[in-house]
Amino acid sequence: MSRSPTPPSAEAEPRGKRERRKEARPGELLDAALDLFVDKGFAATRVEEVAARAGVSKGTLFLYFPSKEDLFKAVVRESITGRFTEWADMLEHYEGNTCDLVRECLTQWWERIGNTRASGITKLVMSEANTFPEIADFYQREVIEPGNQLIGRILQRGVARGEFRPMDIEHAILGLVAPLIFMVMWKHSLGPCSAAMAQVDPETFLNQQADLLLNGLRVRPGETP
Amino acid sequence: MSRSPTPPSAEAEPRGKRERRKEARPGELLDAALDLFVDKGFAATRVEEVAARAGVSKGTLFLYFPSKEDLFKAVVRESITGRFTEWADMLEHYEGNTCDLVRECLTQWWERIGNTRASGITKLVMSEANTFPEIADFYQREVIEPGNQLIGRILQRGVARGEFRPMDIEHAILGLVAPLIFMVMWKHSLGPCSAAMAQVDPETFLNQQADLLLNGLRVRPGETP
Amino acid sequence: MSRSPTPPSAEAEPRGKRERRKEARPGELLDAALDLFVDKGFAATRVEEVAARAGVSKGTLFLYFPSKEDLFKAVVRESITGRFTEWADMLEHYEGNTCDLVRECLTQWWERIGNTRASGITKLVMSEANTFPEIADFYQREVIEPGNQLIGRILQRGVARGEFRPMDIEHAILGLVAPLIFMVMWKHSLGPCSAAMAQVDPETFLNQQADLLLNGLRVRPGETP
Amino acid sequence: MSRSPTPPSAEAEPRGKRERRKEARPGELLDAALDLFVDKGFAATRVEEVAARAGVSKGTLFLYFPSKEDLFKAVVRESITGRFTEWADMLEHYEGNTCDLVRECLTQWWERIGNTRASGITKLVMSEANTFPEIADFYQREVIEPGNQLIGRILQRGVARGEFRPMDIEHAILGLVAPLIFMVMWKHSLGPCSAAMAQVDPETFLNQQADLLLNGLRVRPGETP
DNA sequence: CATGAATGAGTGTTCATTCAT
DNA sequence: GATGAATGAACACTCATTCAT
Repeated sequence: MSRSPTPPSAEAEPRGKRERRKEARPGELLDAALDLFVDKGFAATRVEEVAARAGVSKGTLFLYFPSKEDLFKAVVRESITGRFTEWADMLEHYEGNTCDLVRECLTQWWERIGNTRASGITKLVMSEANTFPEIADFYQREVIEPGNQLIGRILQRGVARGEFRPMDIEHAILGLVAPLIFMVMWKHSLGPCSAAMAQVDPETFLNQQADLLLNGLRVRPGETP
Repeated sequence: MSRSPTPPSAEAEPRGKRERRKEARPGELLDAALDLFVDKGFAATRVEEVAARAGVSKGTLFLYFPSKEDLFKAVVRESITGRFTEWADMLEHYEGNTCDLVRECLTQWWERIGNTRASGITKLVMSEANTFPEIADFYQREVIEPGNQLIGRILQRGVARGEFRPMDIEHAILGLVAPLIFMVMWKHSLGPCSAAMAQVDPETFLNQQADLLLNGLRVRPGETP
Repeated sequence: MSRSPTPPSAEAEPRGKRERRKEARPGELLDAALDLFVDKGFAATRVEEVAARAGVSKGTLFLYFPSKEDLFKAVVRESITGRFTEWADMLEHYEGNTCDLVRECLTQWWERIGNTRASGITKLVMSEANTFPEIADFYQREVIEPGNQLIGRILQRGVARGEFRPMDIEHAILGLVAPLIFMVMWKHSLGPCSAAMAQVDPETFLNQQADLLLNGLRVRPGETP
Repeated sequence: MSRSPTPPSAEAEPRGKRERRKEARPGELLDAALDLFVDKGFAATRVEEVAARAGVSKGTLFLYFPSKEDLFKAVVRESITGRFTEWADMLEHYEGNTCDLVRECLTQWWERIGNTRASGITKLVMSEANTFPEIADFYQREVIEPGNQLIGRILQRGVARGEFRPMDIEHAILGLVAPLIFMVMWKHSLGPCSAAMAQVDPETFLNQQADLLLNGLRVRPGETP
């Protein structure tokens, strides 16, 4: 996720400013943009600051991204959308039982999104969705819907294989997603202020939530499916 | 918690505006500001619109609040009235079993906060906590901590009475709170964009979550406490 | 046309900058805008310069005119459109023969538009119509069409009264308008460069053109109408 | 006058682009620039679009023309080829009566200039003369003055041959030129916006104007010259 | 107290021009 | 020579804040 090999303010090589690096620019800009969007939100992030952090001028940013909103969309695509095909693959080829698959998904999401800078995007979108309907729609279309469909298919797999009881899929999806979203919102808002909650370990929490959830979904031993 | 006694620009009373307004102005401004901040976020809310909605001029707003930020802080502070004593009383005198108490609490919170305009404060604080650390600290101190302690005491009551298994209290509190917070954030952000999720009923969802949770907390029949 | 009583840079009274003159502002701004639009064209005129010339800040301009285009439209309305009712009245109540009416119209137009700063607007619109279709449409709608209808009605009056021969109205309108427009374009473009043409007197020229035109329109003596 | 020998981006010749282009580049750029300047005006024409239309990169344009202004000036200069010798010849050897000669001239101008892309130069110069006084001077010197002299000689031929009445030459020249210039400006500006005027046919209009004009110039039958 | 006209420091975005390759 | 990535000075428009009345 972090583009560590090319740090934004790499002053290592004292080449002239007019350095041409078409290949590297978009990535550096996305990197800088992710940091700033997460830190300050969409509205409060100034494109000039994004450019400065990527070591280029404001004009250069608009060479690669036609608008601030497009920059944001690109950040989302790079950080989140890109992972869906990978996850869809995993689902398709998974051999084991569905409980393990659900756990695997939660773990993966936490490792690749929830526990990385990308989680800030989720927080940002929920915070500013009302102000930027276009962004909300985009996120809904490119992230929420595909994500929910993926989860929906997993749950149906469980039902089809006789592992889960029949259920209302929409509610179950939200139940699965709620602890993840909550954790991310918490981490990016009040979490850091809470001394009492400092000892809460996200992964332990999410595992417990998974236990509760799967316990509710699973066909009980001795229950006729 | 919500400023319900003073509805926004309530022209209901046919008395001349002058008398009542003298003292009511700041309240009406806070009321209008709450609505707009919740709806559009801090940056996108224009002070002029707040003033207009409160029925005063832009200049008057700055008479009561030295800056937009101060207005924002006042909105949050003013909305936190500490209704906890009431709830603490309920806990103290509750006679029934703890499962029912937990259910009662969840229901009450949803009815009195989650499903009213007051939920906007929750949304607002979580959305802007990053930008206003003082607000986050303040909210943490005045709302989150007392609230969590209340919940903690309820859970411990369950354990003490042999109804709940021993548990890690902090994690359990979060588990209880997560669906509520999630639902509020969802309602105020992406929920309205989602056609697929439109059919989800918050109360059904929260009941299901309560079932799952209590199922996990409860001492199982035949289990030695 | 010129707002001479209130010169734009009236430093006469050394009142503070924050002077409030809601009544006077729009007029001063329109005045400044007319000068600059005429001088530099629409695109090359900067709103900030208009504001500066009117002695106010950029923000103040946008207090009165929501956009540069609206400012321009207001200038046109003030300079040109406003005169149509007056002219329509004159037509309605004119008693004499139509030849004289046509002459009167040409003279009036020249005195009130062609020979004033307002003529620069005509030049500007023709110069930039392609670049700003919205402006072209607006001008077409608010100036050209009503103007042409006015002329058309005059010509038809002549025909109806047996003074003019039957004619194709559209072509005749253009024939009447052509020398006016040409003169204005000339005056605002190449005219000032021409030593040889310096001696040409617009009014003489327009009178001659009127002679030619009316000679063509008029029922010849001895001709059966 | 028009750059007709070098049609824009004429890929007709199947030779490799390299050889021909070496020398053709500036011409192709001027060609593209003419089209765009005419269509959109100076300010709204982007050099990048000019370069793209000429099939070269933005940098290349600045290799041939040091600035956008220089490009503009070059466009105008390049378009003035002084076709006047041809017309002067025609005048010298014309045998028929001067009325026909005048008609011939008007027709020729319309066919060769007014109704071709070359009319764009006229439009361009008149539109931007204010912004580029040098261009105006240059055009005045190279085009207007020789042109007017030519017309003047024709009119004097008429007078000398007893066909036209004595007249003020300068005014008569303008009278001859006015409908042509008007038509060109109209065509390039508001004409396309006018539904009502769509049915006006330029050639019919110009013929009518020629009738009017010659009617005024001609010695009336029975009039003593 | 209350007003609302006036301000001016931003904002995103554009585009002529430069220059390393 | 030719390229096109990079620049940075504009520019239209916004909005929190001020202050004369």
